[in-house]
Amino acid sequence: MLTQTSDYALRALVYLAHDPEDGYHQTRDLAGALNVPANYLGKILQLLSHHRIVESQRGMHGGFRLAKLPEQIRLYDVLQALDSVPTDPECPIIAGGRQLELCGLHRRFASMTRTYVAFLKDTCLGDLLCEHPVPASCPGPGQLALTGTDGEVYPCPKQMPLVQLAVLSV
Amino acid sequence: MLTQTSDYALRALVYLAHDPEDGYHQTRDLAGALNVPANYLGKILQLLSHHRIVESQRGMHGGFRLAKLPEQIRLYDVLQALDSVPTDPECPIIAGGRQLELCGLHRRFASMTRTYVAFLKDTCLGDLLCEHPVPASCPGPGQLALTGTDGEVYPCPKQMPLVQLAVLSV
DNA sequence: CTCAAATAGGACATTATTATGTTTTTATTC
DNA sequence: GAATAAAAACATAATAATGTCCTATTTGAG
Repeated sequence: MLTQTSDYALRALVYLAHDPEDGYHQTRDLAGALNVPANYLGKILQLLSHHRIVESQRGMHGGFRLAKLPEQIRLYDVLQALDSVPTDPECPIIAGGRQLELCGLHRRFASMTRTYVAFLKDTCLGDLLCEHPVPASCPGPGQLALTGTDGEVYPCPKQMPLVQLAVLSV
Repeated sequence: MLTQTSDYALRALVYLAHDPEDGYHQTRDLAGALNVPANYLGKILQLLSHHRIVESQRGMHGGFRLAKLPEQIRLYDVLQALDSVPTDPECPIIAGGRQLELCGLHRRFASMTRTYVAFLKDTCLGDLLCEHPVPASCPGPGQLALTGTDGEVYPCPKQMPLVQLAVLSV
């Protein structure tokens, strides 16, 4: 579903979104915590900064942080920056010499694609904040489970519904 | 959503499924009608024949045809043969040193992936047969709109529901 | 019956894209 | 000015998407 690159990007952004201090996080630390190749992640973050999704700071104590609030960054914006939003499929099966509408096969996939894109537009980083894995040594409800490399724990604001595919008549 | 290869394969299979005679269709004709590079399509059909989805016949008047009834070929089987069924994502965000469950991000995508796979398992080629583009010069209801290179028209059996993504609470 | 034409099978080569690694430069802080 | 970290340019590897060419079958014509 997600390309490798998009997955890496979202992992990093979710991680950054969990920092209430909104401080700078270095590529090396992110890569270590998220299990992503460091130099590739650097390139991805660079791209995201060109798209004003994150912002960067060079030099000592530099790194990356979100350029906006987690509630203002849609999954759609992220995948868009990475050229990873699926396009509506075109159906190449021609009838009578001209293309009139999508065939049954492509209608189905087009329908899925559109609703997938709608999901990407409806969901922001902020919607993902409270659903991280909860270790045994986890703080109680209302607390987030993500622990950084140095053991800090971030609070968790709210609970959001999940998305699911469903088969519907049309 | 679909990889190029999978899309090519499904186009060809849908096309083959429309032939009530169940005769052999040559790669060149399929490629022409479906707008797919001929030699690549040949390789894909070869692969599908190894997986007993189509069967082939060499020599003059040879070609490919479905190895089973359209109702017996699931989209899942096709994508499986092409190594194109998505796998459940693994969430690499570790809490407390061990992975306990998927984070909110990956829970969402895992949910979508699972239901997408369910759709692939539920849908057969036969379910797609009656929804082809209908040209102005099309036969009435109950008739299929797909016209071959030599202008033949195939009958259409029934109408099936489409699939759509929906956002549900979990 | 034989041979030529047609057509898939299979091996290999090529190109494009994605995913990565390396190195040098530039900005920042101490 | 020395250490640190991103920026940028480049190189590499892996995979997906094709193209080419030769081989093996099958059919039909003579």
